[in-house]
Amino acid sequence: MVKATIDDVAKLAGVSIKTVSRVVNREQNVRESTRERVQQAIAQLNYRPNLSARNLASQRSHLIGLVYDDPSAYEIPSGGFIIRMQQGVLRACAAADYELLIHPCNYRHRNAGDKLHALIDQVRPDGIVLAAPLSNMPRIVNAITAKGTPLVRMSPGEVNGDQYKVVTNDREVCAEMTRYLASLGHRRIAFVTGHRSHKAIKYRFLGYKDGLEQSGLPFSKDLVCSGDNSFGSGEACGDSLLSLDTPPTAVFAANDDMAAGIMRAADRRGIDIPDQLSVVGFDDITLARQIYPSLTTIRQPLSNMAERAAHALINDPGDGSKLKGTDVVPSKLMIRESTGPAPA
Amino acid sequence: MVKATIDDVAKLAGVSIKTVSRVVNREQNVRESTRERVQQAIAQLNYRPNLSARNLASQRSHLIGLVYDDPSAYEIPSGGFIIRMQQGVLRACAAADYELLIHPCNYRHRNAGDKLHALIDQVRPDGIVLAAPLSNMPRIVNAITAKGTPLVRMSPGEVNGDQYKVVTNDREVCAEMTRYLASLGHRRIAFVTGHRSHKAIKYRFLGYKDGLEQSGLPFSKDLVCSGDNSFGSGEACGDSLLSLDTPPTAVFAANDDMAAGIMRAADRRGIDIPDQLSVVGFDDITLARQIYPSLTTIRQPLSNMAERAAHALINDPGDGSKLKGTDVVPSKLMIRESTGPAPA
DNA sequence: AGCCCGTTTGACAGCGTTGTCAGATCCTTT
DNA sequence: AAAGGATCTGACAACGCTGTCAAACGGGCT
Repeated sequence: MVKATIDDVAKLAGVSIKTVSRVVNREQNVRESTRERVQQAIAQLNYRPNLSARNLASQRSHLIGLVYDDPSAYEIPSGGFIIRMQQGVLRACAAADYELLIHPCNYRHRNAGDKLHALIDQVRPDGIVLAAPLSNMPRIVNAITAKGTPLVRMSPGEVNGDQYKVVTNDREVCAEMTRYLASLGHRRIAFVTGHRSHKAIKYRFLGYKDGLEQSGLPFSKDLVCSGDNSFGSGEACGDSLLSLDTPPTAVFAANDDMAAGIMRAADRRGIDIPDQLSVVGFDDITLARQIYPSLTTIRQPLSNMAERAAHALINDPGDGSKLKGTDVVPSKLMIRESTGPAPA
Repeated sequence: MVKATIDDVAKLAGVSIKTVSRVVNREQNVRESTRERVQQAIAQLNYRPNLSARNLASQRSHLIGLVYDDPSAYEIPSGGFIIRMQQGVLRACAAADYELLIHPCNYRHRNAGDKLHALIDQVRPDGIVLAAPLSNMPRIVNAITAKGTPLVRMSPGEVNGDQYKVVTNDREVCAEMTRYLASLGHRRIAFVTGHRSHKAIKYRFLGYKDGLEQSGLPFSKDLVCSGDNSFGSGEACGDSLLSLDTPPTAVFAANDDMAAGIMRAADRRGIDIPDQLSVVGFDDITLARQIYPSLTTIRQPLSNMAERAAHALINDPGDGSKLKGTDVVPSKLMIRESTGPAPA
């Protein structure tokens, strides 16, 4: 069974290959009757244009690259995020007959930029969706833009002018979460920060402070503990916060992994959640719904964000005119069992 | 900054483009001095062959497709698996300068086969790694083989002759786990089965029976409960098993999600794990290490399996001579805190 | 020197598309 | 009926590489 080419279709429809090409690419100025004839031939032969030939001739690859930090380098389960982003990009791709190429990139390697160049030169994706934290690294961003490949960053913060980026409202939603805790009567609300290199984490911390202020609560350095995004560091912070003379009644962790670590630390000390301690996280990883009690947290619309990013790339006319500005997709609170009224 | 082509390299090195091609493709019969000259020119111009042109001319795409069931269709966190498989395939790809294209495929859609054909016709990957449960579906497998695309299945069971497949020893390792529980003194060991359509689950159940027999324990239907792989169904099975007149002292769930559900059911009843009940799962998802107590389970070498699968595809000489037989990669027990001696 | 044979190299024709541009066709309008 | 302009169509040259095949080269023999 040999594959039908554009020539076969042209012959069957009695037109030139150029006309077939026009129909396939939905170009203007093809008579309706001709278009139909060609479309029938396409259907009959089950013709599908060869991507490579197309790419070679047109410089469009119908391929989107998703570039993210190599999860194996972490011990944290970033897998959930990556999958959700992939799903979003895939939705956009499916809608436009694009395919998705994934490209983990370990920024700790000296040749990370080279590898990216290889991807760009060899495959020539029509665009690249760059996930955090890579999207905040000038070295990585520049490696891509230097080649002129359209790029959408999924992260807050500026790196390179007014390139289009898709972000979520970390700061605002964290303020909201803090106010929610305050509304439950908590007056000593601790915060566990994460890895400094993650820009988003910084915004989460600022949001926490905003929330305290908006609720008329004082900020205290003693109630801030530095983690590194890992479960283990959450456990450690939990231990240290819970052994304070007047421990907090609520802890807000900058991500769910650390929140889970805090819960474990509390569990070990026989501290009941949520009766004695409320714990909240950020991310809504799968674990959040599965631990007991289930975790109140914040869900980022990762898959939507990624979809929007890919969509922009796919629909960019080529001059980058659509690839400007910032698209803010709001996150939302997921209230579950790990939060309750402050203990009397 | 315009991209260097093979012509530029040829000119700079003072050879024909064909010779450059030979060097790039590591072909025989190039004089050492010529090879060096060409390689210098390549380095100097930072030349990288255009994948599309290569594919068009050679019919090799240097692309591997990873096809798996669309995780969004499940409510279970299959994300972890997919990421691990992706990592494995990516390792193999990186080693051979291949790129990876991912292609979720919802087999519940009537046009799933069509979508696969589109992938194959348009992109022409050099091979496809097919993940369970798709790898057990003749409709899907045939859709791929009909096009003559090399395929490696990651799943037990026969579908299509002696195609190469990479599997793990579900049955043997489950027998081992069962014997381990028996060795702790458990005599009433329950089993929670999963979704029937998953072949692997069937083998896990058989392994459980083997293990009972090898330990001289009787098999009892009353100690078997049918779940559907989900956390919720594990919870339900936990409830029903724990309300038996003489409840089991150990429960073996066919996957970790269900094991977590069982633990939750036990927790609600105030049953202590592992003192009163041992629980084990299968898969070693991230959750397994994070719940409290951490879960004894079985870890599949998913990423190794996927790497081997991709490696076979990449190194197949084209006649399929390497793509025969079965590659068994053993799983291993991860003993953690959820198991202990049977209560007196 | 002449011959043979294995090694090394290059010319050239594809691979299946799209872009360019000129030619053919169809309406309007006069 | 002719002219003019928009609309449609096709011939042909790219795109950057590999495969084929023939030519050139380089020893080791007579």
